[in-house]
Amino acid sequence: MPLRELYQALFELYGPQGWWPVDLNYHNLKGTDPREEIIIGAILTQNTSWKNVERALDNIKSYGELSFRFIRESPIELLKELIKPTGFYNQKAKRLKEFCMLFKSANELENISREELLKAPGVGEETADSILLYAFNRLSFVIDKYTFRFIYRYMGITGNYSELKKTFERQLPKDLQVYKEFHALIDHHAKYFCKSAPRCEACMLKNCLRVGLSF
DNA sequence: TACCAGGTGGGAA
DNA sequence: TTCCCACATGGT
Repeated sequence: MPLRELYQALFELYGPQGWWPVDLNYHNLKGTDPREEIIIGAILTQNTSWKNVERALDNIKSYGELSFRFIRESPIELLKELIKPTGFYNQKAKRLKEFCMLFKSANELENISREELLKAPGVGEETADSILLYAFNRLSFVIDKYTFRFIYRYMGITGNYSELKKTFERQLPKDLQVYKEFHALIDHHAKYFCKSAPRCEACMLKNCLRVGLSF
């Protein structure tokens, strides 16, 4: 089944996922930039469940302010304590702080190239694409662990990050909402059904499977 | 108890 | 270039 049809099937099944969740009321009240929350969240969510990221974001909000400025001006030991629920807190605190020293605000990232973003501390391919797509509305498809599994099982396609990224970007319409929703839908589907130990018996899309489940 | 989660970066081969 | 491993908390 072509990617576009898989997207339609997932969308009809689960509806819009509304990524990336940001509390606009909070930012209006504080006068902070919601894009900075997305970027901070993108770094904190690395190899961590979103629930734990929400805990860390709440800790930051309660103690100070969800902004680059707060991260930059806070002592590293305090940052470690606030983001502890996300795991890997030593390296995440260090990289987050370095990132916010390098870029004083989200405004400085508005026109950054993907290549430049990849040079920033704590930013690999997935984080860079998440930032570009969800914070800056740039057409850059995000590939993650779930996507590798999903596209192999449903389309028999394997490859490295950039190969899969090209596949999605070639086959999908150049539509921001499709990019944002498709990535979120794949994650949702993979989290509940297309797990590493798959739950095919309960999966509504099992008839779309193309290959085995050895991924 | 063991595995997995909205990965990255450094070092060895 | 590619592969392997450390990084760490919290849920199932």
